[in-house]
This record gives sequence, structure tokens and C-alpha cells, in this order.
Amino acid sequence: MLNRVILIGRLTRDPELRYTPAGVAVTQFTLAVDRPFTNSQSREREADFINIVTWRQLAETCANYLRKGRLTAVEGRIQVRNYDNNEGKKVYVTEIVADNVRFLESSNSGGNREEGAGSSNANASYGGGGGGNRNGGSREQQDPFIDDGKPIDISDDDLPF
Amino acid sequence: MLNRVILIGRLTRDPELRYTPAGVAVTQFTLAVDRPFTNSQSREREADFINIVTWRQLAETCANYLRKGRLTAVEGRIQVRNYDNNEGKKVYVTEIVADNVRFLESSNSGGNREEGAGSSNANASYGGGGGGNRNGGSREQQDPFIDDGKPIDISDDDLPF
Amino acid sequence: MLNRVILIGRLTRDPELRYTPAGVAVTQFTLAVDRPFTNSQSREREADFINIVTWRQLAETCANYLRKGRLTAVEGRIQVRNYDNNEGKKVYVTEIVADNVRFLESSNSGGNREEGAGSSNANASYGGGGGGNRNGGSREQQDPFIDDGKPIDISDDDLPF
Amino acid sequence: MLNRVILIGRLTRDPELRYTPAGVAVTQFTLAVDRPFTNSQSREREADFINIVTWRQLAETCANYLRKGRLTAVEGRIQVRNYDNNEGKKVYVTEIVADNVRFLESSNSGGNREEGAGSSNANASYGGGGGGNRNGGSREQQDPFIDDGKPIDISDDDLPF
DNA sequence: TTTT
DNA sequence: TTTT
Repeated sequence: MLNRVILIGRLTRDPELRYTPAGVAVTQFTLAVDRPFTNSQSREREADFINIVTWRQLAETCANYLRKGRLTAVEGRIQVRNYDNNEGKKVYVTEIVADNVRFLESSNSGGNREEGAGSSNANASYGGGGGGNRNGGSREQQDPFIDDGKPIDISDDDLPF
Repeated sequence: MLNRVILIGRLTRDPELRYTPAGVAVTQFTLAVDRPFTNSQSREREADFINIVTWRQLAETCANYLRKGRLTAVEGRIQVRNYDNNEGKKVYVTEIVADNVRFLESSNSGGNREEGAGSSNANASYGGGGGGNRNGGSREQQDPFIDDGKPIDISDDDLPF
Repeated sequence: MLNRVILIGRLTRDPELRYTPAGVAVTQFTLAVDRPFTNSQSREREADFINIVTWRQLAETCANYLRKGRLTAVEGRIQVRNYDNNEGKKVYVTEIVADNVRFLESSNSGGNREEGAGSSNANASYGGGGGGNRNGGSREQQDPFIDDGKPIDISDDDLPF
Repeated sequence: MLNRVILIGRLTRDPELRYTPAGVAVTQFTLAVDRPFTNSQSREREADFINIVTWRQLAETCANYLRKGRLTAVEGRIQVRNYDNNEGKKVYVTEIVADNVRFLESSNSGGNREEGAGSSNANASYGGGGGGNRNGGSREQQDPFIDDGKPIDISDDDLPF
């Protein structure tokens, strides 16, 4: 009924941009979010590694401007997908479907940047073009990301927008 | 670095209260949170089922007053634990460590209640006793909830408070 | 750069629906949000009274279904407007521009309801019609709500959507 | 009942640290938070200027490490105070009582810094010393900040912690 | 499988 | 494995 998440952390690697068969852009990345306390045994500060998914225009902006190590703010909703793995067992995947991403470090201010040309310090815009950006999402029965690289069996109808 | 989640949904079943070997109260429940859109194929409104964990004083209040079906608001942080399952494979568990829980329905206003005595419409207090309530949490290497019922191998030192 | 507010509280009175000269619906109400602690002197629990503004489709839904006393969740952004009062002094108004409102109590479950016909327990939908709902807002130089009742000098161009 | 705000913006000037007569540290600053859209007339991106208050340990950390222009994340609750001005009129002040502040730019990475010695890139810790940090707050009847500089009439009992 |  |  209400589902809102706000995170600030750093990308663990460069974002991955893909396209559904219907041509919809999807970008995934993982945010390392430091915990507010240190582990009582190791005395070390740990992090949670949280998977982020973005769709459409926002996906392309993220793919263009985010890089490993960059400090980033993400706003979105928690989504729990499930799919059947190769042993026929249900696997649950929790991820944040982002509808707002803020680049807190430009390409020349932080993070490690092995990229050739420095990218601009642009910010992700709210939503995309003419459509709502609140309802990005993916489907239930199958993990669109598990079949790495090959075209995936998703029609436009599967996407809730 | 910043990690905040706010959810409103309904309990899928009664909460489960346990105690660590050191006597720390832990309550778990699942919140069904309706998505803001309907599935484009089935035309049905789906929900995300999100696992919540609470610790200490808040755990006991939740166990006392929450019941299956009750509308509830939860505030907390996303935590990703992992443990090795019986096949030696790493399993990742995502859950919300709540530090604020609001009971939006009292025992006599909604939800289905098969419980004998009606419970009060009390609200969960902020944190507990004399300590901070922001840093509840569980440990990394082992799932404290997988070994259902039997005493579990967690010392007080594992708990970050 | 990022501006997000989530509140749960009760309406202090029935919402007020108006229309700008261009015909855009605006609904205002105030939420009483209990503080998480009691006043250290009076030992009483106090509340913050927070002004909410909604626009367009959401404004009409709120006007139709919300009533004084109802428990309500509001999601939006903080906005600080200012206008010159009749003494030529700048007055600052802080309010929440809501883009998501959840009715936590239907007409027959709580709040005081003097209304004749009971209204349904409908939920506010995300945004409106075909446009983005993220960018509701009001303008800077003049308070559209101060000139109570009479038509107000706002053209459609003033509204950022 | 639930009251949560998360902001990212830049300080409009250096923070101001004061002490109540009882010796409690209070720091105030203003955050300029860019709106997610441009003004439809001026085509310019505007900002909301939002007042932040922090108490105790967090107040001192903010005063030490924040400077004008720095990109900063703030988490807290909205509070509406009121006081009677010199004409006996009630004035309402809305501010964010922060319980978590994140320094997104260190002294050597951004913002304008006229300060002599570079300050460290420390982060505000969660809460302070031995006490809870959730319930910072200020009092209702009088504005502790209006009587600039001179000792102010607040006893410890006025402060809800 | 992880970031600074 | 799911709630209304």
C-alpha cells in the first residue's frame, strides 16, 4: 500500500544495460550501503549490498553516467520477484525498482574511473519522456536477468507500463 | 551510508517471537504490500511479500499486538544477510530491520482475529528501554531463523547492541 | 536534489477543494501527526500540524474520500512558498505537496463522520490521467489560498505540469 | 504517528552552533534543495530552502564539519513550532529536526571553503554518546533562535530528552 | 560475486 | 508458504 526506499551508497561495479525483446531498456547495478554501526566482533564496518533495477529513460541515463565506486542516491520501491531455478526450486530475488537516481559524484570528483572519456556530471531526471516513471517493474515467473546475454522471453505485455 | 525504508501493508500471518540464547527477543513477520499498479496480463493487483525483523522491546510489543491481516506501518533499514545452506551454497536473505512499527488497526477494528482475548490498540514505542534502537541487526554467517525452535548458536557478542 | 516526506496522521478538518482560474483542482488539508515523545513538562503527547496540498486527480479523490479525523498516510515533497502579506512583509509557508495519499480508514471504520452518505473506502491512485504526478506544485510570488473563495490570479502557465 | 523526511541539498551558509542555558548544543543551517522541475515561466530551476536543526552530539559534529555549499543528506522529522512575535502575533516555524546527517562532500572535494584549516571528511554518527537521538526537539512557546546571541530563557526541562 |  |  505504501512502499518507499531511499539509499545512499557506492556502486560495486559498472552498471549493466540490457534491452528486453520489446526494446525496453533495463539497467541493473548493486549499491554497497555502509551500516550505521560496526560489527561487534570484527570491529569492522560492514555494508549491505542492495540490487537496484531501473527502466526506460532512467536506465539509459544510469548506464551512461554511473560507474563503479560512485556515490549515488537511489529512491524507489522494494520488489520481491521469484523464479524457478534449473532444479525447479523457487528462488526469491529482492531488489529496488528505482524511480529517482541522483549522481552525487561527477566523473571527475570521485570513484575510480578507468573510462576513457570523462562523462558529464549530469543528474538522472525524474521519470522519462511522456510516461509515468513510478511503475517500472519486472515480471514474476521468470528472472529476466538469469539468461545472461541471449534474447529473453518477455513480451511487452509483461511489463507493467 | 543512508538506508531507510517505509512500508504499509498487512501481516500474512501472526508474528513469531523467539529468543536468542542470550535472551534477546526477536520477532519476525511478513508484510503483504500491494503494488501501485495491476499486472498488465492478469489485470490483478499483486503484492510484494516483505520480511520484517524486530529486536528487543519492539519485538515483544509486536508479538503482543500484531496479528495476521492487520494493517501496519514499518520503518527501518534493508539488510542483506547470507548463510550457507545444507548443500554448502550461499543463500542471501533480504529483510527489513524495523526500528519503528505503527499499528494502524486495533484488535477490534480490522483484520481477521481468531485470537481468544482481544488485545489492546497499543502503539509500538520508539526503541526500547535505555538503549539505542537504531542498530538492531543480525549476524552474517548463519541464519538465526533457519534452525527452527532449537536453541541457536549465537552469543551476545554477535548482536550489535 | 532529493526531497521526500512520509507522514501518517489524522485530518484536523474536512479537506478543502478549490479550482484555479484555469480549472485545475487543488485540495488542502492539515494532518495532525503525533510526536514520538511526550512534552517533558506537561507530560502530554503533542502533535505537529502539517499542511498538505494535492493537485489535479489526486485533489479530487482526497476531497471525495477524506474527512476530519481520518487516519491517513501522505507521501510527497516539502515546499517552501512565500508571498507578500497586506503589510508588504514576506510570509513563508511550508507545506507538503503530496503525490501519494493512502486512506487508512474507510468511512465506516473510524474518525468522526458527520457526513450524510458514507463514502467508499477507495484509495488515492498514483498520479493522474496521462501525465506525471511528481511535479505538482504551486507558485512562488502569491499565496493562491489566501484570497479565500474569490477567483484567483493564476494562469495555467504558472503550474508546473 | 509517523513523520520522516529525507533531503539532499547544499548549505546556504555555514552552520550556526549555540548552546541553551543548560548547555545543550544546538546547530541550525538551511539546505537549498533543487526542485525536480523547472519553473514553467522563468524556465529556471528553483530550490526550496529548508531549515534544519540538530541537537547535542550531532549538533557539534555538524558545526565542525559542514560548511556553506557542501552537499549534504539529512534525515529527520518535520516539526512545527510557534511563538508570539513582538506584536503579539503567533508565528509558525517549520523545520526539520535531524537525527542523521551525511556529509556527501569532504572539505577537499567541493563546496566553497574559506575555512583556514581543512576539516576532515568525517561522517555524522548516529545519535550521540549515551542517549537516544530520536527525540531531539525544541519547545513550543518561544523561539530559542530569535533572541540572537544573548542567553535564552530555556531550562533543561524544556528539552524533551 | 562486492564499494570508499 | 502469503494479506485485505
